[in-house]
Amino acid sequence: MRKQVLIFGLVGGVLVALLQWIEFHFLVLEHSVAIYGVLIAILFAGAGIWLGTKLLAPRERIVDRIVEITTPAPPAPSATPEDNIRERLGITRRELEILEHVARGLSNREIGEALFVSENTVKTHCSRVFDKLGARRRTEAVQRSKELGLLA
Amino acid sequence: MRKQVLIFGLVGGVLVALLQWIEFHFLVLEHSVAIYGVLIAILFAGAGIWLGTKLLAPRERIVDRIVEITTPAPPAPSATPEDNIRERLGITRRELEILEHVARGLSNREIGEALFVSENTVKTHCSRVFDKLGARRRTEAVQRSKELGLLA
DNA sequence: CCGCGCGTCATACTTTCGCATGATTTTGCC
DNA sequence: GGCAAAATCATGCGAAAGTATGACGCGCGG
Repeated sequence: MRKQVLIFGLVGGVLVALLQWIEFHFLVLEHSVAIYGVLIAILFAGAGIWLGTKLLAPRERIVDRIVEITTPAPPAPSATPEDNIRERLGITRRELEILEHVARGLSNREIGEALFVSENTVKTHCSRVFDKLGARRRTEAVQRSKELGLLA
Repeated sequence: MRKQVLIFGLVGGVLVALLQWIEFHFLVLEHSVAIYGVLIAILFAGAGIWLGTKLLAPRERIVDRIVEITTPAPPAPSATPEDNIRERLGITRRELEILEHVARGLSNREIGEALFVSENTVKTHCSRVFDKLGARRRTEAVQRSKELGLLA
């Protein structure tokens, strides 16, 4: 509790010092420099924010996959309830099979052993299906595929 | 906490010293307006970048979100529907919070940025919660926590 | 026959996870 | 004030996961 007060006091002190400094220049240098400084500050603060958001945070990919919102029928569309989702995303049956195992929390090695293929093959399928889902991690892939109704 | 106060005091001192230094040069040198401006510019540009990346970071954007919600189950019964599950497993609130982020497919780094903690901290929480869930992978942890009703 | 999609596999490399360990700090409670 | 749980952070290491690239065989339609 005391610490917050202490910090608060320090912050206050610095703020006051800053204000006094600004005021000093304001009085001595008839406005121009102060205004100049403020303008520059605002300008570059904005530029910095822009830079920060635009350049230093391009980590997002906008994955737009054209999913029609209509959602027509509660009556099931006959034979392929989620198969359509799969095909619409260009995901093969085998890839979906791997994805299901991934969703169960199995490692690539375990999946390979369960399906009698090499771990490398599992990795390949994973990479492909992750790419088609716009995911970069298996957890993300699972989450997205559940959102899309690809997985239960 | 003493440490932070110390650091804060030091930073404050340095700031004041810097300001005085700037002022000194401003008074002594005639054409130091440019220097003044440049310093302010750098200062606020840095602040802006920091703000942009840390506070206003957009982070990961999901564009399509077609989820067919078919009349979800009636709202939770009692007061603490899943809180008991959590406590029974000895999982803390913070750990559950990390787990939720894990389930959303975020990486440890992203989780750390989202919660304003270091990646190492996220790892620690992950390890603990994985252990408490008897899981060895994050996908497994998510799967199990959903089975247990810990996560939706 | 030839191309193409699919499944399989490998090699090499980078990145992320997960684990162990120890430390400091914060917080809630007595 | 002091204790215990919880939260934070770091370091180091091995194991997984993920990326990139190339290759091979197989069935199928043109």
